[in-house]
Amino acid sequence: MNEMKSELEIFREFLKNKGMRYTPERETIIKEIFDTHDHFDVDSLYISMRQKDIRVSKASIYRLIPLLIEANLIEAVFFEGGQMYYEHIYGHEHHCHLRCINCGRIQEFADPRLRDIEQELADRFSYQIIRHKLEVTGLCPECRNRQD
Amino acid sequence: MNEMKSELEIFREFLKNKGMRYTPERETIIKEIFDTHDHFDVDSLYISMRQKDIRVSKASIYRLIPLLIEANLIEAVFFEGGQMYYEHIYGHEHHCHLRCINCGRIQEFADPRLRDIEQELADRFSYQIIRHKLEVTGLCPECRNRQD
DNA sequence: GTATCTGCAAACCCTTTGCAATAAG
DNA sequence: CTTATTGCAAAGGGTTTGCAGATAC
Repeated sequence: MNEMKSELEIFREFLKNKGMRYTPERETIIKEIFDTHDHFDVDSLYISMRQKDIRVSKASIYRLIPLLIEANLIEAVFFEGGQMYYEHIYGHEHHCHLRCINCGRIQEFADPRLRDIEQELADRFSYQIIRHKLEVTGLCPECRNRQD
Repeated sequence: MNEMKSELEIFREFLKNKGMRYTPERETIIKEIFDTHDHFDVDSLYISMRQKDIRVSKASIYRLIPLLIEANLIEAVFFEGGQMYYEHIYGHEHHCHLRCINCGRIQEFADPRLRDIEQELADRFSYQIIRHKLEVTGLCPECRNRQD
């Protein structure tokens, strides 16, 4: 029991509900995103697909991203150096990011207190909370020792 | 006692230490930023200055922002609709943002548990923490009732 | 006096979009 | 068959930059 649908199945249903089409291009992009265990930006995703001889246009990637976000399969995690970075979230526990401001290294972490904070904000300000994003920046052990 | 330096004094010293110059343009931009009690983006700051007949080029604003961030006078708070929003932080308690995804309304809040979380992350991962940014998104009371 | 700063306009770069050909359902 | 999607290339739009004149110090 507790069979979990794959991201492809989820997305296929999502598209069907919107009267949209499931195409090979969309499928290969999603596969590539979910095969990557890292955060990604459009350009590096595009390059990594080209290196594997998977031909899709950047426009198709750009057009797909808002759909994947709406379907709750990916999330924008941070904006850095003029571009947005995303990560796939389907099938993963929600987590936050501790990022080294010097080398870019990212440490993921989760903290149960954030749920409490969300709940209290909902009560206090009568908001319906959708999500939270906690980004902590600092210097990782290596960069700290190099005192950059 | 406990005389607090003004943002202008702080910045003047910051520039001096870097062998840079304190100009009337820089001064008027900082004044405008600190007179505004809201978050701002470059374009609206520029427009609001022009309306008061203060003439500075956008380029000067863009060139000033990284300096103000380095001097810890302002901070980038979120990226939305293709542009970055900032707020002045000097002289204010650190706080986080609860943002309505529908109308853009922002509720500020602070939570002491975030300091604890920072401290624990520092211990656990040996990072030297610089700052945190918690962004909570949801629907404000009004937008929630309109069920957008 | 000298090196920094300013304004302007052009360049940049990520992202979006119009269009004609293609393909999903 | 009909309507959505694709790739391409051009347009958009925020941000950066080269340059010549102005100006802090």
